[in-house]
Amino acid sequence: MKIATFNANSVRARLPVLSRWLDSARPDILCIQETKVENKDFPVGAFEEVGYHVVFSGEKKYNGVAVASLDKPRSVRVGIDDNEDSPDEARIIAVDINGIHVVNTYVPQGTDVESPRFQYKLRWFKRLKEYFARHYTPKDMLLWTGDLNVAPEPMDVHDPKRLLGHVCYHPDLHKVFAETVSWGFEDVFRKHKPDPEEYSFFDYRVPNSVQRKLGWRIDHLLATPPLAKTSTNAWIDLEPRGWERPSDHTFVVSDFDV
DNA sequence: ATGGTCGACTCTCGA
Repeated sequence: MKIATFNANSVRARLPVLSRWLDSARPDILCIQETKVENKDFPVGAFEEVGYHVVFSGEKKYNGVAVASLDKPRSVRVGIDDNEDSPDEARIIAVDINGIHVVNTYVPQGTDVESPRFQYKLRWFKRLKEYFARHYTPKDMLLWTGDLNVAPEPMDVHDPKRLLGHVCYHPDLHKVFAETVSWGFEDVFRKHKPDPEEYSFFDYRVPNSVQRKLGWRIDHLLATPPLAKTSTNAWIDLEPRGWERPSDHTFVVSDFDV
């Protein structure tokens, strides 16, 4: 089973890349973030044309998540079901596909460490830990994936000294992220790619960022032990960066022997 | 080099 994650930065603008990649890579499951489209306008037909089911939860202009899959999900859950001000329905969608539970998240970026949005981001990871505990156990076959907007380790950024303190590479963030991961997740990607310079995001404001290796690893595939144990490979697919209109993000992919 | 480029949509914001 092949599972992948991709921040599309508009699912409609990225349809040529998405159709082509699904058609050739044939993942069992593709999790998408930043679809930037309301549900009524989601391009369902483009996914069906290449043989995929697709479920989604979006809003106008910002955010938005979707899951494309060869097999139809048995169940779909949208938003965080706690008592906080917003369920953030356009940032989290959870599915059960053939007994594999997948939680696809677009974690708030944070904007600036001085912004209330950064505190909201930190709280998001705490809410997520409770969310996992409410709906799953670490013994489940569970994958937490998506654009998590966190580079966990020094090797996950191209310049750890200069970037320390950035909203995606910050000690407070690392603390809450580690706390959520400690609920029961393993980094499936790092298990197979222990070497540096494996990045999932290249800011397209930085000229030739791919060639100069000026990237970040902020898109992740994290699995509970029973699922992580079955993973056989993981890699970054740079195809969206080679396209005519390049995307900031890459596909992050993993194979599971299930 | 504290810039740069996208995307959605309103004339600006988020990333």
